[in-house]
Amino acid sequence: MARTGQRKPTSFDVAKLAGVSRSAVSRAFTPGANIAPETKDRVTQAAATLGYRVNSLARGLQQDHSGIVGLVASRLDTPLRSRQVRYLSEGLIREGYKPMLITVETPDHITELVDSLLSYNVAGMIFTSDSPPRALIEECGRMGLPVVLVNRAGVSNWGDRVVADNAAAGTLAAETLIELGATSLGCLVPRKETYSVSGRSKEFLKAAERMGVPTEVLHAEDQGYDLARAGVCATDRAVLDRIDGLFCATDLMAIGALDALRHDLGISVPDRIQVLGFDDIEQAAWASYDLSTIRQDVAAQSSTVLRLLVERMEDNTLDKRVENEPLAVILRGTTRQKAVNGR
Amino acid sequence: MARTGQRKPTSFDVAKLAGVSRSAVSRAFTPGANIAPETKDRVTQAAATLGYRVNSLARGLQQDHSGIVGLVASRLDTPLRSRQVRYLSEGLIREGYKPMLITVETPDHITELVDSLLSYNVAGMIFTSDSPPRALIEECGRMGLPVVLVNRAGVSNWGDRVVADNAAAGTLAAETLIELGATSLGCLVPRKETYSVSGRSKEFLKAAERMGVPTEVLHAEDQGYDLARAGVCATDRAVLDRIDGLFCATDLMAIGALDALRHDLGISVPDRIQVLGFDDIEQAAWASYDLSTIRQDVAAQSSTVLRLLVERMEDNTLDKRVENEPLAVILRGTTRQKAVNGR
DNA sequence: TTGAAAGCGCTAACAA
DNA sequence: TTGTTAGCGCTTTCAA
Repeated sequence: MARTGQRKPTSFDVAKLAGVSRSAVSRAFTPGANIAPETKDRVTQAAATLGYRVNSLARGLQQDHSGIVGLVASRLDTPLRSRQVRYLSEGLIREGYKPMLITVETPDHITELVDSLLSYNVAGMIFTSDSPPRALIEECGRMGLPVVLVNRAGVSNWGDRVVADNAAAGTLAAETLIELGATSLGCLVPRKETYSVSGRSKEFLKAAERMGVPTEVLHAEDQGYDLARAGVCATDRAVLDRIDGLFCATDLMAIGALDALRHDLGISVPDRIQVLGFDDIEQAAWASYDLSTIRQDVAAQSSTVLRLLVERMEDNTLDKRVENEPLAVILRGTTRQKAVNGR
Repeated sequence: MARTGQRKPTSFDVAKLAGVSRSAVSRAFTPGANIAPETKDRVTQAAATLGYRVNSLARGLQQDHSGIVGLVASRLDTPLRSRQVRYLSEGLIREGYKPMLITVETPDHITELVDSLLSYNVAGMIFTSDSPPRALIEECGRMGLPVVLVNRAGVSNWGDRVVADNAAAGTLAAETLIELGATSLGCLVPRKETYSVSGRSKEFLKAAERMGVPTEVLHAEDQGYDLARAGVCATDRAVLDRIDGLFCATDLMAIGALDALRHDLGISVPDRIQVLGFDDIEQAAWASYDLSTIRQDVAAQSSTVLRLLVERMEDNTLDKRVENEPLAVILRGTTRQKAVNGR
């Protein structure tokens, strides 16, 4: 720890102090390079005394990537998404990459943003955003850039994907509610469409119809607690009277619906209407909600994302892959006990 | 889909196509550079047809920074923090910087991580982490690297700070509860110390004593819903019986306490015990909690952080600054109505 | 196993 | 206003 406020030491300085060439310094900091252990020691020593560290910019300029991974996410302040980003970020770092975070709410500037990401020679990209424009993914494809999409449609021909299968999810939700005794199902659908949320909702409705159960659609302006709550409050009372099971494609919406039902409308859950959410966010387990839901295992999902990305960064000739993450039904207090002997 | 990217066009290619020098290309992409509009047009044209974009790595190597800002955060999956990171990230991007996100739970590797951040020639750093080691900040100081700390102690001599004043917060909390009729105050304190949470708690206790109101300390293992709830449940019943006001230095803890009180212990809030939180996270406003709290304005706070950072990135000779963010009392349903005429 | 030399793609100082 | 010329700090052939 010497030098205060000086010019940062370069490999040249280290080489000089260690009495070797700059190539030797480079090798000392390149895992698996051909270098004599004792030379490496000398270099490491010198580097330590000088406080030297490899300049990632220069290295990235020379090699074909900078070790940065673009992480594109929307609705970051949402419980599920923040957990996803946390796991993804931690995992990336653990693997020796550095996440560059791009948060976007509107697709307006996203092209420009991703563009600027590309200018950093990123090693790969992860899209958790609600709607990465297809053209963008294809540009990544054109550049041969590894991409993993999380819960996104396979809009493009490029990019590995990790998804919670919408059809499976919708069907599972319908089955669960029906099995628990619901005979008329509602589904709270946000007006702003989104791959996973809209997808699950539609599949839920299809599944219910397939099983011969009448359905109603309730609308919210968008996902999110407030709008879900407002949506349920604004729903025709006749519709509410008709249903005895409600599926919300997001726990956040389910919680909003729950508060609307119980606090605003005085409708008893689960006695009068059973409610089922999706995701299993932390809040679902909070005592005041105790929400039955279908769990999306974010930790497992993130591991898969990382595996796919790392594999492809190491070998870009792999075929395009799609991984389905398993779903688990978590029954809590917003649904009734299952009848002991089927019905 | 095995495609290896084509070689990316460089400023050289653009220069050739536009019939100018590489410097001209550089100037065309440097805001405010000295270049004839028509030359700039030609370059822009050529760049567009070639799909050229400036290589930020090369640019960052040449200039003194890469346009990357390190964003160090812990507990990212927590409502307050995720909102902070969202605003910070969006703001940074709006200002033309790119956030590199480092998430850390334990201070173990943080030095190494920040180190690797520095190797990207970051333009500045924002620490929202619970405990950035002092040595780290000082290293940033040694390098003259702009740093802003959010809600962190002024451990070091370097780094601008944005804080919600602990003393003011604690005092405000005590005053509020007392004014609302509480006569014996409890404070739920996490065993793991943290600058803001522990600080606020201590100041709250001090303030209460100063005002001649008896106090009790309740313990939780750590912040977070579950442990707060468990902590309250494990509290000696006599202690609970003695207090009629409870301050929790975090809404998340307050919500955990609330669920413990109401659901686990059957204690009525606010009739028997009034509860006051801190932060005003989204969940505090949810109907099932309707938590009275002291608001920390995350949006305003983030703007301040960005302002400080940008100012310093532009002029690093500024004196060290500390900005206090205003606090607002938000009275909801976990406290009683204020008596109409004094007490 | 090592060093010399040639770039990676860009910007900045200097001349024209 | 433009082009020329040096690097920025690193890795990587290629010889030795």
